[in-house]
Amino acid sequence: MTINEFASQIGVSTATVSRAIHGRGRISEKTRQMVLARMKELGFTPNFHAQRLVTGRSQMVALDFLGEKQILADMFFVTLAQAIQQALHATGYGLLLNLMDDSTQSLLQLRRWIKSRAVDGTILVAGAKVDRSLLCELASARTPCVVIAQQTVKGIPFVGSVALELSHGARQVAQLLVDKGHRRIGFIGAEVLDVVYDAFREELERLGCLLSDQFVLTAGRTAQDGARAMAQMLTHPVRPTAVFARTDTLALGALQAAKDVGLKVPADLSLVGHDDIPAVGWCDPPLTTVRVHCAEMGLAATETLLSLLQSNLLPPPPRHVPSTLVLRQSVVTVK
Amino acid sequence: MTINEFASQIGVSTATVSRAIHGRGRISEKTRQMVLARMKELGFTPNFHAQRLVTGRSQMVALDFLGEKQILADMFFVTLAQAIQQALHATGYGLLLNLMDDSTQSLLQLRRWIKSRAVDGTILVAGAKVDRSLLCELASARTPCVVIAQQTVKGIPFVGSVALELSHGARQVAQLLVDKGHRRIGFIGAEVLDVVYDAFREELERLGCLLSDQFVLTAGRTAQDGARAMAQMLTHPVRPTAVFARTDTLALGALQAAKDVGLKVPADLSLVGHDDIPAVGWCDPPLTTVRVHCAEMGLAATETLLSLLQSNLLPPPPRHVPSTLVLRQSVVTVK
DNA sequence: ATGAAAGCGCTAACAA
DNA sequence: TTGTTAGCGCTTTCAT
Repeated sequence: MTINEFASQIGVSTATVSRAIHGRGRISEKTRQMVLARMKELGFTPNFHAQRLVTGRSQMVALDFLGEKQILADMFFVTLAQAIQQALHATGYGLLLNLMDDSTQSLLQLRRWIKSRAVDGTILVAGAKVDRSLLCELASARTPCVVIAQQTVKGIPFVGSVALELSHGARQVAQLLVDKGHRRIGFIGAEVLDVVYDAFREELERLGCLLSDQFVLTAGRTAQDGARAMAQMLTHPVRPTAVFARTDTLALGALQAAKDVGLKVPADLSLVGHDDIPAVGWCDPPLTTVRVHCAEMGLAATETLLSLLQSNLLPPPPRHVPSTLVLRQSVVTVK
Repeated sequence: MTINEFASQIGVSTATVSRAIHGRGRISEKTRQMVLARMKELGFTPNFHAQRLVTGRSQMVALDFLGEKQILADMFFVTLAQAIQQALHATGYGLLLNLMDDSTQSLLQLRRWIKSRAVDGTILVAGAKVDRSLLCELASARTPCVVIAQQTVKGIPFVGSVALELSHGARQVAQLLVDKGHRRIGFIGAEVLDVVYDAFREELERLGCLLSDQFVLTAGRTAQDGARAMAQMLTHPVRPTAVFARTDTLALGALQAAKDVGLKVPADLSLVGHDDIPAVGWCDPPLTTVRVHCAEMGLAATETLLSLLQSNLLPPPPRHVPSTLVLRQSVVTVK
C-alpha cells in the first residue's frame, strides 16, 4: 500500500498523512491520532526508500573495520557492534555492517556507500595506526565519520574521535605491582612493543623501578608463545617476581609454563594479563588483568557520530575510554 | 551530482547512462566504456535510494538473532556474520545488523524493515527452538527469509532453512569413545539435555553401550559448573573412563577438577568437549572436541536466501551443516 | 488545519 | 543505438 492509496482510503490528503507520521507541521491532534490509528489498522508503513530519496538522508550508519579485525579481537567485536547498534536504534538509525577481509575492498565498498548516499555516517575501527589521509578523503565527502582507535584524531572536519586509552590500564598495572613491592618485573609482549609496553615502562620508571631489558620479551599471539616466553624468562639466575603479559592468551600460556617448572602462581610469581577474556576468570588462579570497555567505546562513538550528524559544524571533542585494571587473584605482595 | 547533470555534462541522455551502468538494454560497447570512464572521472555515483525506489528492491538483507545471542556464542557470531556479509557483498547486497537484546524489540524492528521495504530478505538465527507461527507471519509479507536453526523448517513459502546438525558430531564422539574401548562413559550437560545428548546416547546404545544415568549430569554454563559436575561424577566408586562435556567451557572446568583429584587426562580419564573454542587448543592436554562450522552455515544461508530472492517460486531444499569431530589429545584407548 | 502539486534521482517503456 | 518521458512513493512548500 502506498501513501496515496492509504490517504484516499481514510479520506485525507497525503500531506496530512505525512504530517501525522512525523508530528511536524500544522495538524490537529485529533486527525493525527485518527491517521495513526488507521495506519495500524490497515497496516500502512511508508516506503523507506521514497522517504530517503526525498529527505536526502538514509538513516543508516556504516560500521567498518578496514580489514583490521585481528586488532579488536572477535569477542570485542560483538560487544562493540551491539552497543553501537542499540544506541543507533534508539535514534532510528540502522547499522550497515562491513566485515570484508581485505581493507582495499572494504574501503571501496565504504566509498560507494557514502557517495551513493546509502549511509549518512561511518564508524571506523582503526586499531593501532590511523591513516589520516584516508580520513581527510572521507571528510571531503562531507559525510560524518568517527574513528575508534588508540590515538585521538583532531582537526579534520566531519571527523570525530574515540580513543581507546590502553596506557591507563598499563599504568595501573605498574602501580599495582610496585605497590605490592615488586621490583624485578617482566613483560611479555605480543608481536610489537606497543603503547601498553611504553606506558607500563614509563610508569614503572616514574615509580622508581626500572624494567630490565632481559625481562622484556616479544612473544607472539598464541598461548604457546606465552609459555615459551615465560620458560625463557625463568632461565635467568635471578627470576622476576611478577610478569605482565600483553594479552590474556599469552598470560594463560605463561601461567602454564610457570606451573610446569614448579612455580606457584601467585605465591612464587605474580602474573597479570590484558584483555579480560572469559577464560582468565576461571583459570587457576583467576588472573588479574586489564579490561577494555567495548560497550563504552561503542556508545561514545555513536554519540559522537549522532552529534556530528545533527550539526556538522562543530566537531565534538575526542572522547577517551581508558582501559582499567581488574583485580583477581594472581598478584600478591612480594615476600 | 545527479544523473541528469552528469548525462548532460557528457552529452548523452540519462537513459544511456543508466544502460551503461547496468549493462542491459541496447547500448554500443563504445558508448558504454565512454560513460563508465567519465563516471570515474567526474565521480558520479547513482543515488542509492532513487535506484531502490524505482526498482522496488533494496539490495539489503537483515541479519537478526531474535534476542537469542546466547545460543550461538559470541565467537560464533563473528564468523557467521562475516561469512554472510562477504557472500552477500559478492552479489551486491548489503547487510543490515540487528543485535537488540530483547526479542520483541528485535522483531518489531524487523517487521518495520520488511514492511517499509528496507530489506529484501532476512536471515534469522533461531538457536534451538523455531517459532513456526512467526515464520508464517514473515512469509505472509512475501519477503524471503532463511532460518538457521537446529531443526529444518519446511513447507512455508518464502522460507528457506539451514539446519545445524549437532547430532552428527555427537555421534562421532560416541563412535570414537566406543572405538577406543570406553564402556563407562559420562556426560556433562548444559542447562538442558538437548539434541547433542540425545544423539550421543542413541549412538552409544546403537553401539551396544548404555549411558548410565548416574554418569549424566546437568551442570550449567561456566567452567565452575563443569568442575563441580566432574567432581561429583568422580565420587562414584566406579568411575567413568571417558566424559563428554556439552561445551568446551564445561570441559575446561571438568579438566581442572579431574586434575585436582590427581587424575591424569587422558591417561586416567578421556575427555571430549564441544564447540572448539580457541582455549581448548592450548590447554593441557589439547582437548578433542566438536566443531560447529559457522562459515559454512553463513554461506549456506546466504546462498539459500539469494536463490529465494531470485525466484520466490521454488523454496530450495533445506541445507544441512553437520558439526564434526576435531581430534586432539584428550582421548586414549582405555586400559 | 488541510489539500494540491512540484519535485527528489533514477529506471524502463516507448519513440525515434 | 539513443533520447524522451512517465512514473516509483514520499515530503514539503504554497494555496486555500
